[in-house]
Amino acid sequence: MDSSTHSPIKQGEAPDDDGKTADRLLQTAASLFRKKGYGASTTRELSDLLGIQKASLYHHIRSKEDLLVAISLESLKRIIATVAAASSVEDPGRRMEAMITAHLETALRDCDMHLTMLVELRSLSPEHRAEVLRLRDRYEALVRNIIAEEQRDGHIRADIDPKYLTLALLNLLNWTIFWYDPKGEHSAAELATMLSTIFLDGARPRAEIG
Amino acid sequence: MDSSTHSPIKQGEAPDDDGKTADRLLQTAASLFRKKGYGASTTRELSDLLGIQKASLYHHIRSKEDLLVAISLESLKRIIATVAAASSVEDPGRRMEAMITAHLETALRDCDMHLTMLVELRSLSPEHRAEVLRLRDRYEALVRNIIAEEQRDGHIRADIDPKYLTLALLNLLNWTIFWYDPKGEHSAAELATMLSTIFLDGARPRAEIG
DNA sequence: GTCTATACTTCGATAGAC
DNA sequence: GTCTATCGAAGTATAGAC
Repeated sequence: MDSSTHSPIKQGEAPDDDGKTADRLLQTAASLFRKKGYGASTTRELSDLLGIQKASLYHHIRSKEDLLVAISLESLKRIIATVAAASSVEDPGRRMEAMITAHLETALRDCDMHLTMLVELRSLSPEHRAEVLRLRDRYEALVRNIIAEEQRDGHIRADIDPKYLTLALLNLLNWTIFWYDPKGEHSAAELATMLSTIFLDGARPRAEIG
Repeated sequence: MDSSTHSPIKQGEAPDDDGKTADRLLQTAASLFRKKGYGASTTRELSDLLGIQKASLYHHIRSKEDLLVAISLESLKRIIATVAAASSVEDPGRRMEAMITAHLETALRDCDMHLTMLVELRSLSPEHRAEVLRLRDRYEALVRNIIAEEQRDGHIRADIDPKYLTLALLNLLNWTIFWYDPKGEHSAAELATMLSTIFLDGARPRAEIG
């Protein structure tokens, strides 16, 4: 980074703020927004959770909406990075499964931020909404391009528009955040394997197919 | 239904209110809640949409949360009724597809109410949340029982826990409300056929299976 | 069943000391 | 970077006339 400030010991990458504090703020806000909804969450509750006064928040952020924008962009950047990395897996037969696992592990690890990004798009101003949507469209295009390639390579059926295969896959993955319990009987990776199987092979017994 | 009230001309089924007005209130509120989120929706906006004064709302409802409860319960009652009806379809090979179509057509017709019910559960008081959850669990059990029956009859693969097949199917169907456009290129029924195919047969080409 | 008027609370954000 | 104190606006809901 081209930060013009010199960092003696800690004090991180952001131009005018400490990285660790900023991250804690984002995580705490995302957890609150997920639990109560953005509109019903107050700056008072957030400052209480952080153990500081309400006014002290405004040293770190300019407005409540700034938090929502930062949460949305950060969660999208993370999932784009991990899924893009997974899509370059060597074994072509396992590309889809690797991608599904990458998506699910990232989305469930950052579940508060990710669900907030998905659900609270409507709470953003038109300008901020457009900015988040741009990144969201980029992620969707990434997934769609992989699916289209897999169709050309014969690993995904070609009789369904890749646009709808992508939407169906994202349906299958996104809603999981609503009910997944990290302390439940399955890890994110196990869940990913199960959902991969259902998406790729379907719910019908093989014997009945064809 | 076993409504004991006889309806002369209008004035519907509710004990202490006009059916048409109540329905319009519910629809308008659901549309507003979907667009802005429950917490960010104000009684002022709602009364403006209805063309009445803010105070006049309280002749029809006791509180803002009452509206959310009524919306959630109503949308669940409707989808339970239509999916239960579809599950008694004659042709056993088409039961799943009939159920998926019934779910999708109902959820997309009542999309404002249905999405509000799904997303704003967190905005309810503990008592009201429990009440909505009871009905939601009943719907999930209905779907799971059908899937389990289809497994016994050999129409659905039995090597995956019906609990997770149900969650996967509801993932696939529920998220559709977020992106479905009624003026788009496909009807709800066409979308249902496509999602049925993906759920039952999977995304892999048949040639590659087995 | 709708109105005007208002009570009471809480909100996001700012000012300025330390 | 955190504090105390406060501003001005907006929130839900109620009172009581018509």
